[in-house]
Amino acid sequence: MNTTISTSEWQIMRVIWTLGEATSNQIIRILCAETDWQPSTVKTLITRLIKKGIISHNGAARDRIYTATITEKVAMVDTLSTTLHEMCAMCVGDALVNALADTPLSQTDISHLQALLAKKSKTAPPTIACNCIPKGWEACHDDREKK
Amino acid sequence: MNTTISTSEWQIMRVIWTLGEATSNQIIRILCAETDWQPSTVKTLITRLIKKGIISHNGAARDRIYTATITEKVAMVDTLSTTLHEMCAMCVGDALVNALADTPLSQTDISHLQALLAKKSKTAPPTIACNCIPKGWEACHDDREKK
DNA sequence: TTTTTAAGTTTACAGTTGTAAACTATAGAT
DNA sequence: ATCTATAGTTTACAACTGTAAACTTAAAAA
Repeated sequence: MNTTISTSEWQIMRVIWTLGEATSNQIIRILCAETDWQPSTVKTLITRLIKKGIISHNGAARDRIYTATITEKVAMVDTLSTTLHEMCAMCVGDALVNALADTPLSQTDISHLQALLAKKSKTAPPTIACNCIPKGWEACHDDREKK
Repeated sequence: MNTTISTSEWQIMRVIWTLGEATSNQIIRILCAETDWQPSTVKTLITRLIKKGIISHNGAARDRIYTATITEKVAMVDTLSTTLHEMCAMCVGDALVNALADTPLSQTDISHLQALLAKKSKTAPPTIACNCIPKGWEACHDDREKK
């Protein structure tokens, strides 16, 4: 089961997660109002999400009720973690500072993040090594120099 | 100029960013050792990145030197911001706490993040509203109930 | 009962991505 | 001068995405 949610599919999921459960009619009405999609586009995306196993429905032949098979939180944490792990570990902290500067956070969010950081700082290393190229391969720099 | 960097292309970029500049030979040697890619795969990805304008090279016909046209930081912040904005604003904070729990951060990273959070907390609202469905559309819930 | 509406299914089609073989041409080795 | 290795270019091909029209069928309206 491919658990990758594409950008467009993500929109469908947000509606379903927020409403808890939804009919295609609801999803179509909401998303066609917010985006310039046609109803067909939403239908296609719903079908793909079903095929991917990310949503399911009560067996009705019509006016089905769709629900998510994974929680919003799991999907979000998963996506974020994947993105962060795709990047240079040494640079992630700095990038986060810059990305979060522009991200709305509530007082509660901030408190929770502060608590996490306080805890992490107890065991955090002074520096994180770059993990973009394996150690020893710095020798690659010499390749050109020897010419 | 399409500035989207795919997952595979990201690997190429990390090598170039880390070395500052690199020949295809270096990129191929490093990535073929780290992944199970063939040299051709790396060549294709380099070509695509050139076409996208994300890297460029000195005009040499052979043994070109490739460099990035955007900094690693810009690319990272951009990617992170895009990802965060794709998600429910109300849930982002919570997802971050969970994603960061598993992300290595240095003491310095943590200090910088703490400074940012301290600053943000001065003006942060008590809560962030869900922005998954437009206000007023909660009426969608009623659709099914009226049947 | 006939018509209309809309939910779900099929088909479409181009662009992106992952992955790579084959081909071309040239710089360096012999 | 000839050969060889390899850097760069072309071609390939399936899966995934974005976007949507067309078709089918059943429920609701007239």
